[in-house]
This record gives sequence, C-alpha cells and structure tokens, in this order.
Amino acid sequence: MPVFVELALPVPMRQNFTYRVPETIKQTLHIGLRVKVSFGRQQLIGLITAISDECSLPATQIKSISAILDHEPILPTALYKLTLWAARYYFTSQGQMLSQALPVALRKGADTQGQDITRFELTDSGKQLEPISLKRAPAQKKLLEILQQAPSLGLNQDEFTALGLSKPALTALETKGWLQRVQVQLNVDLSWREALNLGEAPHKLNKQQAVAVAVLTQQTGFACTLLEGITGSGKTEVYLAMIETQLKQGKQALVLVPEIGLTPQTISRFKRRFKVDVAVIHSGLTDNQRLDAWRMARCGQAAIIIGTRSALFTPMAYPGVIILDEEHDASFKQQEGVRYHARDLAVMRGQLENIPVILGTATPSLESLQNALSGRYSHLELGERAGAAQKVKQGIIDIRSQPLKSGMSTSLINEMRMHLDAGNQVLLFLNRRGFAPALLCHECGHLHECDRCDAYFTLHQGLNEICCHHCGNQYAIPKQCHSCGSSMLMGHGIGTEQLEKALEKEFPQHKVVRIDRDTTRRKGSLEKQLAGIHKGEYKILVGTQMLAKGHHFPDVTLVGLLDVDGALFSADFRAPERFGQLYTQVSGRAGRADKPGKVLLQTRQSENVILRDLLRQGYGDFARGQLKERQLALLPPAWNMVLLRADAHLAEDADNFLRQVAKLLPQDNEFEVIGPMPAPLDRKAGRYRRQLIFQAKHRQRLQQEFELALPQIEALPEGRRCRWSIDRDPQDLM
DNA sequence: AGCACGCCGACT
DNA sequence: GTCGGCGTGCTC
Repeated sequence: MPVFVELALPVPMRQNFTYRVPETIKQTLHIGLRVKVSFGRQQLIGLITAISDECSLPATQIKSISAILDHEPILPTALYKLTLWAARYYFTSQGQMLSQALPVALRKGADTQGQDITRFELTDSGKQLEPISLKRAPAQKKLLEILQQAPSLGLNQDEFTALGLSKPALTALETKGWLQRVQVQLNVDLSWREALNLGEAPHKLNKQQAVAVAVLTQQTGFACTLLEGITGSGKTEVYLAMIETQLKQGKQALVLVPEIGLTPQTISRFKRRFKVDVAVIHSGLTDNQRLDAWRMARCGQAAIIIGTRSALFTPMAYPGVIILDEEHDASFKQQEGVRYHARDLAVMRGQLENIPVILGTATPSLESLQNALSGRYSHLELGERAGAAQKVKQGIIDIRSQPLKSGMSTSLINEMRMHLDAGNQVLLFLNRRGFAPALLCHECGHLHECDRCDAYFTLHQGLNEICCHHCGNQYAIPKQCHSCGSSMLMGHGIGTEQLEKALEKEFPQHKVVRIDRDTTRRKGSLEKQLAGIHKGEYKILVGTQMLAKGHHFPDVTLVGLLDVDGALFSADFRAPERFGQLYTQVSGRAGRADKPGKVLLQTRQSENVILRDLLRQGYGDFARGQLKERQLALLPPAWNMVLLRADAHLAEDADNFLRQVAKLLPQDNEFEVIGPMPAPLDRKAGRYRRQLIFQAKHRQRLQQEFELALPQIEALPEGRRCRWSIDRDPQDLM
C-alpha cells in the first residue's frame, strides 16, 4: 500500500505538500521527522506533519521523498504544538512558522545530535618522545610539550586554535606517527540536575521580593504572572531565586530579553550566580553557534537559556520556567515574515509545557495589564526602589515662544549647569539622529525630499551626506538647492549630532558623549562609550531611544527630554502608551540612593491631558486610563486587530486589492473593517503603501472569519499586482 | 522564497 | 551585437 506524507516546507505559501514514500525507504515514519525532497527545481528540507495511506491529488502530480534525515522528531511535542498553534493564529503556514522556529543549520540538513568531536592525542611513541629532540622545530616542540602535560585528555579543535598552535606542526607530528586523531563521542553532561553548584551568594531579598518569590515558587503547572517592578526594584533577584528553585528540581529556565538588553553584564550575572552551562542565543551568532546552543538546550545540558525573541523556540529537555524581561518591549514582536509576538507565544508555550511564565517590567504593556487586572495573570508588584532613593522631581518646560539654542531652552541649560557644577551627569534624550531632520533652502524654502519615499532627507554633517531614514537612500550634501539653484542650504530642525556640537560649545569644560545608531554602529563601541560614562569620563550624555533602555547611570541626576511632541502626537494608537513607557524608563535613569533626580520635559503642548495625566498619576494609573480609552475606541487589547498591508508601484493596484479583500469579510457591530487607507508613510522605497484594518470584538470570531476568507483572498487576481501581508496584533500602523 | 523564462535598455 | 535589469509564473 502506498504511503503518503504531508510536509511543511519553507516556502511562503499557506499550505502543506504531499509526497510519496518510496518502498526503498524502510524506516518508520513519525510526525516531526525531517525529510529531503525536490521541490520544483530546488532541493528542500521539510517536516512531516501527517502520514496517510491515501491522497486526494492525482498520482502523477506527486513526487517521492529522497531521504529521511532523523530517527526521532526534532522538536519536543509541546514545541511542535506551539508552532502549529502559532501558524494558525498568525494566519500562515506551518512551513513558514517552522522556518522561524528552527535554527538555519537544521533547515539545511545539519544533524540534531551534534557530530562526534575530534581530539588530538599523542600515540604511545609520542608520549615517550623527548621534546628536546624537536628543538629544530619549535612549533612541533611546543605542541608536544602541551600534549605531554595532559596526556590523557588531548586537545580538541577549539583548544588547539585558542592556544594559537600551528597546523603544519600538527600534521608533521601526525605523519611521524607521534600524534593521532581520535573521534570522541560528545557526551551530555547533566550533572547539574543531580548536584547544583551555586556561585555568587544571592542578595538579601527585601520583603516584597521575598513575597514574590514565595508566590512564584509555590505555583505548580502553568501560571502566568505579571511582575511589575520599577527600575531598580530588583526584578532580576526575583528571577534568579525562581530559577534557583527550578534548577534544584533539575529543570531548565528560558529567559527572554529585548534585543538591546542582552549585554555581557546580563549574561555574566546569571553565570556568576549558578555554576551551570548557559546557552546564549542572539542575532550575532553564526548558524553553527546557534545550532550548538540549540542542541545544548535540547539535550538538557544547558540549564539556563538566555536569548532574544527567536530564542523562544529553543527546545528544552526539562522545561521549568519561562521568564520574559521587559515584556512591554516592542522588539519581542517580529516585524517581518511571520509577525509573531514572543510574549504571547511564551504564554502559550507555558500552557503547552505546563510550566510557569513570568512577565517582568516596570511599565506593563496594556495587553499584559489587562490580563493581570482581569485575573487571567497573577499580579505581583515590587514597589520599593532598592536603597530607597527619593522619588524624582518632574518639570514641564513650555517652549512656545521661547528662544531655543539648538533645541534647548534657557531654563534647561541653566538647570543643566547647576547639575554639572555639582559634579553630576546630565542625560539629554532626543529621538532624532543626524544633524538635522531636513535640508532647507534659505532662499526659496524648499525642503529636500527623498525621491523614493514621502519623507525628508536627514542631514548628516559628519558623514557629509543627506540620507533617507526610511529607505536608506543617500547622497552627498548638495551644493545647490534642487528647486532654485541657490547655495544657501541649511539644516532644519535639530538632531542628536547637532545637539552634541552645541553642547560642546555651551559646556566646553565637560565632555559630551552621543549614543545613537550612528555612533554605535561599530562592534564594541557602545560598550566602550558606556564604560566611559560609568567611569565619569563623560558628563553630558546625548542620545536616542538606545539611551532610554536598560542601561543604568547612577550619577545622572538630570534627564531632559528635548522634543516630546513628536513622540506624543504620532498617528499611531499606541503612541501614548509608548510615550508613557519611554518617559517612565528614562526617568528611572535619574537619581540613585543618595542623589535625588530630576526630569524635565520640553513641549509646546504643556496643557496636553495625556502628558498631565502621566506626570500626575505615574505610569500605573496612566496605563489604566489608557486601557479605558482603548475600550471606548474598540482598540486592542479590548478588541482584536488584524492589519492587512499591501504595497505596489501603482497606488491603485494596492487599493483595488484591498477593496476586494474588504468585500470578503463581514461588517457588523462586532466586526469592523476600516479602509483601505494610505499607511502613515504613503510612499516608501518607491512603493505605495495601503492598509486595511480589521477590529473584532471576539478573538474566536476573528479567527473563523479569516480562516474562511483566506483562500478567497489568496485567489484574488488583484493580489498578484502587489505585495501583501497579514499582521495580527500589529504593534504600529506603519 | 528561489528559480526560470522572457522582454527591453546601455555597454564591450 | 550581447549582458543583465526585474516582471511574471510555478512549485506536491
């Protein structure tokens, strides 16, 4: 009887593919094994998702698989189920979801077990050999000496390279029969599960931390907890205590952090505390390093796994807990391909693995806050700031009709001088990099615009360039106005580069450091700058978002936000929430134990209700207020949102497609369709961007309607004239 | 996503 | 005269 398999393949089509299993392949089939197939003109690796004796397609259209790559399913059941669930939830194929979830090396056919490793050992004659006899070959002599010191262990490839030994010397010793290569089985070390070695002693927990730990460690099975704690309240100590109880039970911990939060300091804190293998997974790894980390986690040797968004899909042999730090951070949402949210999937994974999930933050997302308030998550709060620092002072500077010096008001400059004179550091936050956000002609008023986007060029004086921050388009700074030919061109508006220059002039006695994408592009430069700040080398810190996240600056006593209006009045419905989080995080940078901090905001809208609420009530109450507003506006998290984006060279093509899509879905008082409408950046990289928004009261309904409509949407001929994608639970309407 | 086929512009 | 640009279509 012929046997057929359904395969999930890494192609962007919302379907699986049927293949035949030839008689020549005798191996037992399981769901979750990888197989090699020819697909069109290419060779692909897919995952078996179903096995059956019959098939609905005509036999002639079916190809045979060429090989089976595994003996056992490559993912644990819970994780396999998670990818299935996620594929449905994000309206994509299992194949697409799996290409997000599996390390690239596995998709290219690498072995899941890990190869045996090669060790270099001395032969018996090599052990007897006197090193002095090799004095005319110093490289060989050195290698021989090293190997004779540790005769039983030999050296592996990594140690060999690390010691800087010579390869020719190795071959020479080998050909002379003094050295041999030995294949050693890579054995899994699970000793931490029997006897856990602790490192550095834990800090003494305060009362709230102790309560939190007590609650968390008593949980059995799945439970999700929102751990809300202001900057410096010691969330990490709670994580570490929770991890410790898990490790002691022989269970692993998965820790997810935002992209920017995965610093050497974070990792070393975990490594100092527990003497266990820690697998670190981040975007800088090569495919093979990533696969190694994946294997160590899957076999259980890595007791702790720390990583960014994609590390969510790391398998664990002994799952114990999932911790997601800074859960509000937008980097947990993938912004291309399958647009999954690692926070939401982490909660789902916790359910499937039946283990606790902890979401930690000082500024909860409205999604998590709602779940905590409704009782779906338990809610723990850490209120005391470690060391009981005084609360920061806040101030608003209304800059309407005020003279500004490179974006700074006189009162801000005066305040800065006071703090600098007292020997403290000052942090200025401006979310616009470059010298100026536009290039203006002084003669005719022309603003130079990118030819591929609806956006102005940013002036980068240091690079002697104008560039478009939306598509990467860049040119040398023009000598003459493109419109009238005048040579009177100047920057318009203020960017961090200009601010830095102005500060060097204003405060020549103090060193300024600028931290943004431009100054941190080179590897290691951010670490260098941060070290300079901590040593007190720099007194004035200028930067964008990057400066607001995760880093602690104990000697900063004044934080200035130069242009709040831009962040606050974006078209996006999450803008107030984002601003609230940013403001609270930035304020958290000001002041420590013995030094009171101060935060100053410059705005042209000092009467703005959102701003007033935030400053008066603090983030917690502000967020609760925002939640009510979202309910009234039928926006997430009260209602469920799906965004359909389309772009095309002709705006009309995108519009037509979306209009047809809108017709395929219902419209009533529990299911709203808005659009098609232009995306906030109408034209980007030469393409017109349109979007269609769906808001549904019930998640189940949204799921059903879309599952019903999707095949029809895919069949629309208008869809071929544009690129389109679905974004469930969009983070922004860009 | 790849990969091939196919049809028009600027180069040796 | 080609090389190569990317639009279009197909993949069990």
